[in-house]
Amino acid sequence: MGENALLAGQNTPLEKVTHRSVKDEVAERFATLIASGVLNVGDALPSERELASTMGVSRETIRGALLILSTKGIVSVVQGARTKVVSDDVGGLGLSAFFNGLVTEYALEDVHEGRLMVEERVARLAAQRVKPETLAAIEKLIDAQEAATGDPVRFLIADRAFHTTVYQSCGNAVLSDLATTLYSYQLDHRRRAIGAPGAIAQSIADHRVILAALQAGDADALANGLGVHERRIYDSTRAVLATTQKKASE
Amino acid sequence: MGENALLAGQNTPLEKVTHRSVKDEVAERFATLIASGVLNVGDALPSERELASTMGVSRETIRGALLILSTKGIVSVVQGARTKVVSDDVGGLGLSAFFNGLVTEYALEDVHEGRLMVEERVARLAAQRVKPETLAAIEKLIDAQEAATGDPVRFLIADRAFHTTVYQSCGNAVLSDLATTLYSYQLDHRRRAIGAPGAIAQSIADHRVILAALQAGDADALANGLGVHERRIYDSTRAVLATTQKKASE
DNA sequence: CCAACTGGTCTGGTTACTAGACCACTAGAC
DNA sequence: GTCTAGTGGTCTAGTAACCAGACCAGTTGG
Repeated sequence: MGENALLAGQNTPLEKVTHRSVKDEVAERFATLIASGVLNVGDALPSERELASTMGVSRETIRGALLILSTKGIVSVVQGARTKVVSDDVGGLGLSAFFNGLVTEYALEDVHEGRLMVEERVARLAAQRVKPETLAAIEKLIDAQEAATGDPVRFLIADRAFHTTVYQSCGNAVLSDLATTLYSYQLDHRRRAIGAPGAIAQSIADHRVILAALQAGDADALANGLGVHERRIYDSTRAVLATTQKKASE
Repeated sequence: MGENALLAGQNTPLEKVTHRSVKDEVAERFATLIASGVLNVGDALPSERELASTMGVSRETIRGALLILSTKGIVSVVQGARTKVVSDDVGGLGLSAFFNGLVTEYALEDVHEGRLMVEERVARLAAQRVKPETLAAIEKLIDAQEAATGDPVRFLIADRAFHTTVYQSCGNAVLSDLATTLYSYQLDHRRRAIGAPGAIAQSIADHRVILAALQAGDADALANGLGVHERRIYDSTRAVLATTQKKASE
């Protein structure tokens, strides 16, 4: 009886294995870069030989992954010319699954609500537990953001490092990773959102408020600072989505 | 410059691909069943032919996965006899990674704290949003648990269905999945914990309190009921760990 | 116009997996 | 103790995915 339960149930570990090939995984990674805005429409990818070396796979595998993407109209591959991103509509071939398997399109509101909750808790712990060396690292990361205001890719890299460092300072690995996951989920649309005039400057200002609250060990100020920042992100993301939908309906 | 950032950074999507074979994935799934307590020391696995058919892979692949496990001393494979579980110490070959990749051994306290936080939020929403048909389903799941008090595997299956149904009733997919992830993380040790005299009866009593709070739409009672239940789980899990460590040091 | 770099194609090889057949051992029923 | 059904063990032939390298053809920028 017990064995039948193992074999027959839905979502049991013994259900069919759907294996992903290396080329599928590589294609997924490219799609993730595009969906998250690190790669923009118009950007050229590194060469196939360079990608193969960096990712530790054969050039054939890279070419197979690019074939998947070009077939879906996401990239353009032309002999002799650099491969270019031509669409950021990656459909299901997007961000890797965060929760136990499948990619799920969560409602933006759900992610927003979840992130507010987790970050409030992170704030209350971080204000008590943050270490001096972490404060120094966070300050450097804000400096790096200021140095990158003209370079959206570098800014996003520093932005992510900033958020994960703040999250980790709470001292609870589960909360830190939950917060990071929710932050990453919202990378969707971020590249376009920070393209708005003044967006990067506003983010940096918010980050300095967060740093000041951490330095002061002020849990209420930190929770408020993170909350204000997240609401601003939420609003700017919705603005981007509204613009996208308006253009789509024209 | 932007391209160099893509290629050079740590933890970027373009870092080396470490591909897992089908047999590795199958081995991982078996290990997950053992680690989570669904399979116990002494249990026999289904036959290789049956597993191959159920999982949609070849018998060779199943054999390769079992070879991995037998090499690690987890299962015993003897010609003509059924393959048996001989150890539940699966080491790193355990529960699949929950957050973006690697298996991480979170401190039990961190998981406990995270779960308390998420479940409180779930409770406040679920009390308002739970649907009548969901209440009916939850009651049936408690009935199923009562019918399974003598069968730990069936009890755990119904237990998991109970928790995920309660979590989903909050109406926020992100919170629901976060709670489910944290619940699943604690399946480690659960089989042994419910083996204690009266443990299943106590769980069922707690579940009835939770159902009553949902039926009454009482957010405070629901938050309290989930909190009391989680603390009991935490305490019983720690007791199991203490016993395991005491035996290991003898 | 030319050179460097790019993508495109091809060859020979290895590895992982598949499907099936057949052999040898175990466990339970009688 | 014997027998049978079911089990694991071994082998063969085949396919698919990936790898490394060589060479060809197109693009781009100086």
